[in-house]
Amino acid sequence: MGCVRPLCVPRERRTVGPLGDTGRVLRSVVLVRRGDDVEAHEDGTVTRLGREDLPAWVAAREPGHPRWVWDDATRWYPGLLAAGVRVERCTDLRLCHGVLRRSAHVDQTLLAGADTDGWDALSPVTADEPALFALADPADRLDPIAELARQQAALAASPELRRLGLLLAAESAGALVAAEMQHAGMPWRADVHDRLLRDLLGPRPVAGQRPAVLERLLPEIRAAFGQPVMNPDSPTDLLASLRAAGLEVTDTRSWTLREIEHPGVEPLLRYKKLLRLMHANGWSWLDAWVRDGRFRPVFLPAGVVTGRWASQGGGALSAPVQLRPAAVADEGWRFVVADVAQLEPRVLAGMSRDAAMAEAARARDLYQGMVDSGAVETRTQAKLGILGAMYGGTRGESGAMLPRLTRRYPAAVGLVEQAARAGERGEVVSTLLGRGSPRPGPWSRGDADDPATGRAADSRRRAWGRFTRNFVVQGTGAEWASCWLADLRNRLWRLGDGLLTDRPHLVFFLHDEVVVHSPAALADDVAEVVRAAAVEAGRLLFGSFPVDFPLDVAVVRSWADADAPLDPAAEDGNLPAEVPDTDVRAV
DNA sequence: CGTACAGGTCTA
DNA sequence: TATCTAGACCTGTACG
Repeated sequence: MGCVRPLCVPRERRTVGPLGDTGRVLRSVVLVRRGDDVEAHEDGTVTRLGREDLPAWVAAREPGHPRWVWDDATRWYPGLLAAGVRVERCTDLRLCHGVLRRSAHVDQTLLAGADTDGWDALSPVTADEPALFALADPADRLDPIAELARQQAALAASPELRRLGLLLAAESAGALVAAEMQHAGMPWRADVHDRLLRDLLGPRPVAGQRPAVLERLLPEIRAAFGQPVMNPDSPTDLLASLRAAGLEVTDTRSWTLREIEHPGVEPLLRYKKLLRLMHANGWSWLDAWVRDGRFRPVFLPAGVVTGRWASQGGGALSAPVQLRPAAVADEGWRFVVADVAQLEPRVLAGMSRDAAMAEAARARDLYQGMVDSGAVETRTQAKLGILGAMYGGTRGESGAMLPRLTRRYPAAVGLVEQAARAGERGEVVSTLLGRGSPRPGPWSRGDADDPATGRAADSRRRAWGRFTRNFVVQGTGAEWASCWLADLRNRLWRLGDGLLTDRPHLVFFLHDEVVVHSPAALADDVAEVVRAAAVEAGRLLFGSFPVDFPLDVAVVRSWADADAPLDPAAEDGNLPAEVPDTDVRAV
């Protein structure tokens, strides 16, 4: 991909975007494993070196701004980072292969090779210990040089070269960000986390025992339902006990129980909530996922079909708001927490070039913007209507809003409707930058009901239409976020000096939210570049089309404070009052 | 006894 | 009769 220059900026400006400095000719260096050695292929010359010499060799080359081409960043970059080497840019053949293979804008015959199946099947490496090389790695049977040539040929022949090239560049940058976030880790105070748990649950129980607070709630619940041996830990037992108590329930979900007027419901819900907290993010979570004051989930760019990131380990994508107080910046450092309000409706406005919706998006609150322009009466109507349009909701209030939204925002609604119809016909739909949706199963084309589920063919087609409807918006939203991240990564690097973790650096990313760990003195600069990167992402995706992506940015000591920024005068007011001297987690 | 799945709850 | 998207991951339970 060394020849690709997706940014359409004049060369003399030497603007730095997701691809790094575009003002110079890009050189690619392809890294290939050969047993214990590494071959570096560069302009026809081959350098062979021992694996232990690689970090120093890469570091020495880095000032020339090469593009490092490798089979898969998770197999190379953690080792480099561990050796203190950060690279500016790469081509991640695994991720690029995934995009190109599914893109409707690519001639698939150009990607066909002897090891295409191997590239299709290549999985990221997610071991905790970032070894530079694994034994018996299936990646070793793949030829990165041949694959690079195929990908370059496929890209060059694509009618959507610019957009696809941008997507590949952003995807590769994402691979770097993911490895760097795992390397740096999210600062996490086990002592604060433990105190939160003890406040809510009581002291850490020995294995197999209930925490004290749950133990106290239990008789209260049993008495209220008149079921002296009921066990709310077991869904089966709980359902049976509730029915024995005369309640006509068919499941034990919280929102089901909340509808019931019964004195036992309140303590039961409290019990379930606390039990869930202990299971999902309790003491064993701390033991498993927090080491040396850092929470290090594995981030997997494009781990979701829409292009969103997935994660492994520690449930990073569902880090409960309740525990965010435990994420505390290091002494003398701050978190800069930024998120985009209503990313997906804004993306929809941009990709459909719907002028009226873009006008509403000029407001900080897009839904309020819709109200102010007279499209709908209330903010709730706006939100329900938009969500219904993007998710395919037809019932209730969201469905009822659709005709009005269609009249007011014909391009935006038309785009998602078209995506839904295409999906119902079994066609592939594409995001703005050219990520293709997966093909539906073969059953979707026939009229037969699914023998496995008994679901009617018609119902399955509509379900697939809802998926493709959402795919184009969620997927393009992920592309915006990838460009934001990639550009932000470059800007953060230039703010500081030294190692990655000496400078402001990304520590968390969740669809439309980033957390940057920054020296306190640079936090305001970080806030500025976070906004600048968002502007750049909008420009990269939508050019001069006027759609805004306003950010909420907060400079805080704890992640939990992001929603209520600190008064600078009371700088340390939100920190825990005191930190225990002893580690009470010892069992 | 180990694996697979269902149920539930957290995230955007 | 009822279907509004994408995930992670815990437990208990059924099954081979």
